[in-house]
Amino acid sequence: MRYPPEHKAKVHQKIVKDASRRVRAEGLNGAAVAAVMRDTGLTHGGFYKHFGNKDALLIESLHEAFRDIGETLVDAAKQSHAEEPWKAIVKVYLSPEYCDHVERGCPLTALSPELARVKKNMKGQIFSELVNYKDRMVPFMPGKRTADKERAFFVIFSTMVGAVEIARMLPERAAQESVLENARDFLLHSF
Amino acid sequence: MRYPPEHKAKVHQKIVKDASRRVRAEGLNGAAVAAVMRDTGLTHGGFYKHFGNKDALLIESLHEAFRDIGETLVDAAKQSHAEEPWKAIVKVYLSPEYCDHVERGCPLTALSPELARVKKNMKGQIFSELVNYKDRMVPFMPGKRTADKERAFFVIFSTMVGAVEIARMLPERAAQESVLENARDFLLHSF
DNA sequence: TCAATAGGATGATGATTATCATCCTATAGA
DNA sequence: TCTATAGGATGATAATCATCATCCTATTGA
Repeated sequence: MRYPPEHKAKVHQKIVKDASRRVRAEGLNGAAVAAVMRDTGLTHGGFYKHFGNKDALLIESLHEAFRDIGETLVDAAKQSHAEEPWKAIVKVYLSPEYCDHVERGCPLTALSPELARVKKNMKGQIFSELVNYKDRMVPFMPGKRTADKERAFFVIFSTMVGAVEIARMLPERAAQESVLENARDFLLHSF
Repeated sequence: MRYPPEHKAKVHQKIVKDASRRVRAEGLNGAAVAAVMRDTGLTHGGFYKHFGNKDALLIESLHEAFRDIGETLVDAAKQSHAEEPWKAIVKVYLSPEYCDHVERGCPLTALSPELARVKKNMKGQIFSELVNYKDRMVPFMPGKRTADKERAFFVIFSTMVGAVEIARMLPERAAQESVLENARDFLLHSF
């Protein structure tokens, strides 16, 4: 074999990470094969040594995106010693930093409408990513029973997703921050 | 002249309406020139007799989309005799009917992340559509002063936008309705 | 040291698009 | 009835893509 044992797996993961950033930053069509490979430092030709087709990359990069932000939010929740963990999640999600960095943020804010339109054959996998994400968040949500926590998840994330999306359409930083702060205060006082 | 006086204006408007539906249903790239013209019953060739370029059509079709849903929501607010007008808006926005019909719905739920990514030269016009939309809604929002109503607008629309987007990602009708109902009850009891 | 080979590069193909140049034709106005 | 012309149709071009076939080469394992 030409390359060290785990070489291929590493390159594969790098492609996926680069694609997960690009797909969040530029949308489902923004992650063109040639562009992603260029990000990774390769040319477009080798792509099909790593993925059956472009949809496979999309699925993997969405998985990586949900994993990425999921980890960030779980960490925030776990490090919230004094306050309730869901409040830490809200503060991170609605922070100007995460609003600025689409490419490291939540795929829901970056892609929801596009995800709702994907071809039928991908819907199932996207849905299961969403369910996974929800299941990782629910334990930290406010409420007594799991059903309450689930309801809280949907309401809290709806508000956060919408707020970040609207903020991202605004040209002025001050207005962005005001929308985020607004949503944050509203949520923090609602549960 | 070949056609009756107002012929061109009528065709122009029909193209814009068709494009505004298609752009909401299929995204910014879904509204391909040939596809939109076919919707209108024409071929792609005549397009440039009506629009300077595709961006011009995009701007006009977004304007039409905001106008369309804006009118629907204003009508709902005005016909809400007994209850507060903002509640009527929430009920229409979060109804399963509007969740089903992306092509007649709010461009924010259909396109926010894509709108946040448009080329700089279109940002200004999109922003002013958003401001217009907000200004039409604010009078119906809860709150004493205009500043309160504005804050309410951003929070209420954030929640509604996120809820409809998340609902649209779900494969089962029951789950969709549950997310919508959830958000609706939350908002109706929060002001 | 050397050959076998898998990862990667080059280049081609066929779709899909935006954009135009050019041609066609039905009707307004004489 | 006839003709000028604007709206619309046809067809071409260049760009961007996904996908592959083919070629190249560095490294592993002997």
